[in-house]
Amino acid sequence: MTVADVSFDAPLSHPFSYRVPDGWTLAPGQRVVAPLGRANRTGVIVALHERDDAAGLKPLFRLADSARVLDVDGLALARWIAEQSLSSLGSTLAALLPPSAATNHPEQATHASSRSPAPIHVSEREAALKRGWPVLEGSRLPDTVSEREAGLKRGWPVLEGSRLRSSDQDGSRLQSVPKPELLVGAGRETRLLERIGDGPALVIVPDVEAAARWAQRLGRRGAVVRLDSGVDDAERVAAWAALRAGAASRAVGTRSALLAPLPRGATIALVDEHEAAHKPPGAPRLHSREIVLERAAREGQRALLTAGTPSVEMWWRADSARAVLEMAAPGAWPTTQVADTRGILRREPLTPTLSRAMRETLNSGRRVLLLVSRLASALACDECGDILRCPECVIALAYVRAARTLGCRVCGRVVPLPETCPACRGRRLSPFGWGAERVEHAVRRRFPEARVARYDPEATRGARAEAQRRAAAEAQVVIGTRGALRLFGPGALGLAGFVAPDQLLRLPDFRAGERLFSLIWGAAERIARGGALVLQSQSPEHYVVDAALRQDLGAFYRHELKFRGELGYPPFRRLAVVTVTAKAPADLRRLADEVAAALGADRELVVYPPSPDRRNRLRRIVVKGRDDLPARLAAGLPDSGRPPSRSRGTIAVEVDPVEWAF
DNA sequence: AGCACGCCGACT
DNA sequence: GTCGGCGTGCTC
Repeated sequence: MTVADVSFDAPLSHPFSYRVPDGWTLAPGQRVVAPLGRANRTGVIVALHERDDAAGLKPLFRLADSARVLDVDGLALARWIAEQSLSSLGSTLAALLPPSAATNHPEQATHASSRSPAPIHVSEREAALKRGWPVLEGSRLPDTVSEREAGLKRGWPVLEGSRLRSSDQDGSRLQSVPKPELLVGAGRETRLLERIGDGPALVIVPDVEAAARWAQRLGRRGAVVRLDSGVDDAERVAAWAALRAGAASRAVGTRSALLAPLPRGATIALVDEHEAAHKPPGAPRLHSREIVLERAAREGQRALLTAGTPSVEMWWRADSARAVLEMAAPGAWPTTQVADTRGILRREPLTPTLSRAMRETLNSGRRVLLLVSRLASALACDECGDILRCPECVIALAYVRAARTLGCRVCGRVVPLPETCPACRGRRLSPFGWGAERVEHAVRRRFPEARVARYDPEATRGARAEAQRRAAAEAQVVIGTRGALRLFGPGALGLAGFVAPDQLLRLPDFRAGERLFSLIWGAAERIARGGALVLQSQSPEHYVVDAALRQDLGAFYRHELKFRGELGYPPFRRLAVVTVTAKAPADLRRLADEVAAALGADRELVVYPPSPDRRNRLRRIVVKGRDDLPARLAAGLPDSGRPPSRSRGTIAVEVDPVEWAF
């Protein structure tokens, strides 16, 4: 008797076994609907085997797709992703597969669920046909478990599974692996398009807007399908199926498309590999860059990555000859100026330098973007600009206002607020910089004629965000955070002004410098020929500012890599953040100490003491390790990452965190 | 993750 | 005396 092991979208580390009804032909990677608990749920077959004692198992209910969605290579890659990120295979797969009829519309098992609204009984097949979802040919889809069993008894046609494609079995392994190539500098997107030409390719982009744009550009050289959520479910499903069947060979998508079937010899491209959107919260808890590189290596595909300012990780790969850097000659760069704000800028966010540049830009009919940041959670000296840092970890100390303490997010050390600046003995240590509201007020006062708009997409949602976006699109002066750069294409700006970029450097995050560098560079690339970039800073000699203004990528990475290496940060070490929660403070303390002790028993790991967050509801344990960090965490955490019983609390692991300033 | 089962507070 | 809170444990 054949038994299928099925993984579901749940934080369960083990698959569930089901009896495969006679006559079904299945393969690993096939999605099925099977009874789990009270309901029928969609899962992926991760293994098939013959077993004699399968009589007690429940049977599979039906197939979820007309053909299997993944081949064995795709499944193996998903396994690798799950292992690397310490998450379940089921949730990883769910995040990386196209929608299916059953996942979007959970069906009833034997009775209507008491919670769901009045069920109108339509046959699944009809519903599926209406929506253009795949249906099985030559078979009637049973509506319920009992009906299905009755159907089998009556000898209704048996579901016909997908046949194995010959390419799955030909066993040919990867040929020579091309090193990944990193395209940097002016014209990188055009270069990528040229490299792809009319050949087979999968282009992974950070967001839906980029997907639309890239589908259009790639479409000029050959048919392209879209796998992202910017098109409706039916189109995504059809696109995936077409790739699987070989009817399509060029696709664009966001990270949900990373496992899309591809023909041999395809190129996998990752656009803007440095973008944080390539690692949003939730499964698959791994950066798209890592997945692209791993897949290309496994399948012998060419990997191409683009970036204005590559991630330090990727630059390091190129530096150590594990990737090829293809950098264009420097393009146009704006006139740059630094306004030193040490000791000034107490009640006026705009220096004379920035005001003058704004006036000139507005007079010439061009647009101004003023970059601000949300409130910083660190302290700096108003006199000398020095930032209070952890003596050991060197990242900015996080300022906890209520407790009047400073804490390190890495090692957990807590220090009382100093009276004076340790560097210059100055008495003004200030946690606040210039928020968008105050800057807007100042701009309106000084430029009453100008159309001014604020844009901070991170802080606004829904209809309000849309209104804000429209206003910003019209405005002559836009005051915005990092996300506001998206409003402007290359050369769309006359002036970019950084009101208080030091605030970004104060963030208690070892990536703070990398992020500011990327932001300055991104702004500079959007400034028209003859335009200007003005930076107000208390630390004008900072290597981030200096390298960006001189348009010197290499200088920044040299300095940054040195700093990362000396202090044992990525890419030289891997990091993980283990978050422990519990209701009772005593449980929290005990569980956090237990976890830290268990991990600390591994001499290869550096485990920092658990540090409380500001509400004392959770504790974070930062762990440093080498390439094998995920395996060592899995071995050291109770029950392989599965949360222990809730009475004691929960444990969550984030490997290779990107956004961890909070 | 769902979902049910199971013991303690304010109410028709 | 019940309705219902969410703590606890299971799902092939």
